Amino acid sequence: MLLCSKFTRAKGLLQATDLCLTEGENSKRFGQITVNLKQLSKHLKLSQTTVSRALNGYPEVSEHTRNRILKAAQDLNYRPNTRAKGLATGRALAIGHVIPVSNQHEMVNPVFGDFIAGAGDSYARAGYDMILTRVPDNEVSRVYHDIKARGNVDGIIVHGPVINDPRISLLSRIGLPFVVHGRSTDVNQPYSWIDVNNRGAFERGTQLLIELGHRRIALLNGLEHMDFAFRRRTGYENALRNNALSVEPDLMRSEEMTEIFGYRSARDMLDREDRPTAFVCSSIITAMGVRRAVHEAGLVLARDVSIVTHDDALSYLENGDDVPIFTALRSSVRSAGSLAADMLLSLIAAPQSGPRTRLLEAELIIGRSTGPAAT
Amino acid sequence: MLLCSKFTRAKGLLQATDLCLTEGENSKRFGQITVNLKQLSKHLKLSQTTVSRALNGYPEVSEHTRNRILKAAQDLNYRPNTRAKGLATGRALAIGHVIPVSNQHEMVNPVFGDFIAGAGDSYARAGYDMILTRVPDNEVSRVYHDIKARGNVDGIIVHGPVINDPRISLLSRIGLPFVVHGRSTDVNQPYSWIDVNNRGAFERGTQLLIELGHRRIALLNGLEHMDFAFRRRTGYENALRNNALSVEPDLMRSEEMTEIFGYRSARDMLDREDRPTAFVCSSIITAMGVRRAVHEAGLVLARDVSIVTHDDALSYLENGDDVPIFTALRSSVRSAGSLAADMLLSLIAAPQSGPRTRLLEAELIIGRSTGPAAT
DNA sequence: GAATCACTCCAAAGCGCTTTGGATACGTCA
DNA sequence: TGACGTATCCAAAGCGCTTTGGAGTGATTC
Repeated sequence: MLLCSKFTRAKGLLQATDLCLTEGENSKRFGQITVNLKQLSKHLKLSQTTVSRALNGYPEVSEHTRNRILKAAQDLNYRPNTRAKGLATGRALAIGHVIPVSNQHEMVNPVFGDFIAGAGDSYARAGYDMILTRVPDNEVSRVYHDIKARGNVDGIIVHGPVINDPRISLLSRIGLPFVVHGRSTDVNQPYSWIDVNNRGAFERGTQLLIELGHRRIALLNGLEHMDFAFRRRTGYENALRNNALSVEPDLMRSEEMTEIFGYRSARDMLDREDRPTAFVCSSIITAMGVRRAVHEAGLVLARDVSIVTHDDALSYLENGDDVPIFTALRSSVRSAGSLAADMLLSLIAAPQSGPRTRLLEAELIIGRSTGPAAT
Repeated sequence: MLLCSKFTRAKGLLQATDLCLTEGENSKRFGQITVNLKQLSKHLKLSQTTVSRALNGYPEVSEHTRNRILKAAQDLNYRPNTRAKGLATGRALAIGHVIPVSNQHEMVNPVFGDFIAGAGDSYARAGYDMILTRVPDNEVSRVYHDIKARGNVDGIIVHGPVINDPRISLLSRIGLPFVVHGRSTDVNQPYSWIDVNNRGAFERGTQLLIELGHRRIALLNGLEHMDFAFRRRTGYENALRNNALSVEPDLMRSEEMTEIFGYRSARDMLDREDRPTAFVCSSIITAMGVRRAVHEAGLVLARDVSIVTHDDALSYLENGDDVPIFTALRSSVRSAGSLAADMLLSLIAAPQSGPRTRLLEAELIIGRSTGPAAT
């Protein structure tokens, strides 16, 4: 143990580096410069209670003492230990993001990055930590139980909901506050979610192409067990039906939304006799693949082939500048992340206030990838 | 408070759902189905000590009792509370990823997603949590102090090192174990890092183009205060100089590696009298932008203009399938994440073992974006 | 002058775990 | 038989914080 006299510099401000830590194995483990509440209160010749109250804004401490305490805390660079605080309060001050990983095709969707960024900014503002866990999708339920029991999180964001997602009833049962990014068709109990109007967006996008005279319109969708993709297909089909056009299975594909998926699908379809004159894509990355195939086939975008795509407004895949490259249904996944986080935080603050929901509308942006169908 | 008789079913296995929680506000807050050590040991009629030791694999408990305890823990779905465990052991069982956010151009680099995924898988295997924090880059040092004091992580991964990065000496001083993803030129104290041989890779890529007869080779680089970008430029320049070619500033650009950056830069450069015949790109996204400009200018890839690009092997931006689209220097950022995490974990396990380093070599892959310079 | 009140402050219990320093029981050996 | 291990187990003291239930001062009121 370190042995040293008490605070030697009686007058003058005690510098953090001067502190002698006589207790706390932890504090010494890495030779860290850290005061805890006990040391702080001893230094102030006050009780831990008073110091704690002053720091947490409770009223029963005089303004004079509070200022003294705040000053000292600042000078000594005091930060309450999260774990201890969590233990005492029963709150973790952290939010969990559990990202299901399919062991079939485990991909890292760039959308997560932006969503997480948006959410992270909200957490930072609220003083919450974000803890991330990637879990094989067949183990998700076990992990939720774990998370609950291990108590290191106050709430959870549910990513990538599928149709009739079992996680929703599981989390309700467990009693862990959560917000779903997306919705889950066929779940009939109430729950909190934030989602883009995927059906509406794709109906609108398809309608636009139809109005431009396109009759053979392909859909390059995400995996359709995912709820968002299911909804998008519904929107696409609705538009076709509303205009008395037939829904043709060989114009519809559903896969992970990679560039290569867009390329291959478009290459194959454009090779056919009755090739489509337009594509509706679920991702700007897929749309890029389509564009590549279009070029390679010696065709010209907007003249020979039109593309409408969903655009998550990812910063590295910005859809052009003043003039958008692709005609797109834009909805920033990043701001969705931020909103989801805020929603969850307020849900945690007022648990009995019941589920909240928020439907965002995608913005239709006309770019240089659409034009009238060649006659 | 809930009042209920002790465990009512004396014989027969107690089901978790039957548990009555007479203590612990936490446990009740969300009506959760959770046993703690105290309840578990009471149920087993053993002391907490024994149960804890049995569960943590200490030798001073008989095999018979251990099995009994393990069985009960399993049945009651016992999970130790992370915060409590952390408080008691002084370890957090979590790793922090602090992602600096420039307030100039705050982008979400898709590379982070893959890196984080790789790291996350390693943490999951080791039973560690990953906690993510996005911080304005001018506040990073404050946040490191905070993190250290609040004690919620055992170590840190440093993202996006710049030249002479102050974070390295700061973290060493604070005494928080860390691994840098990348290196920092001009930092002379030893530290742990994992990096790709960026200089070597770009030298090799540029050399390839030179051997194909290209003389005017443009460099579309990332922001060059970032260490990786600085090294890449060095490699590019080395190759030029080795072949007695001049380094021309107006063929070099340095920005965030977006698609639009690649597009604009290429469009401008291809518009010139003495246009470059080849491009070296720092990102496959930028390379896609270049390709778009090439097409738009009515030129043909590999015949009129060649592209060599760095490829982080992001899953949604796969560089073709059997035949790569771009000739590329490939290095999976995802496996780098996994390796970085492993490195940090072993560093934490054996702190005095000193800094570790690991230099990965990028793989040169010949794709369909390079060809001999037109004569 | 006693009772009341507001204002400050504090001692101590508790959050759920680990770990120290025994205690107990049972064999073993001289 | 007593001394000594050895194998099991336990009570209690932390880890650093919050929070309950007062306690001590003056000032105010009747």
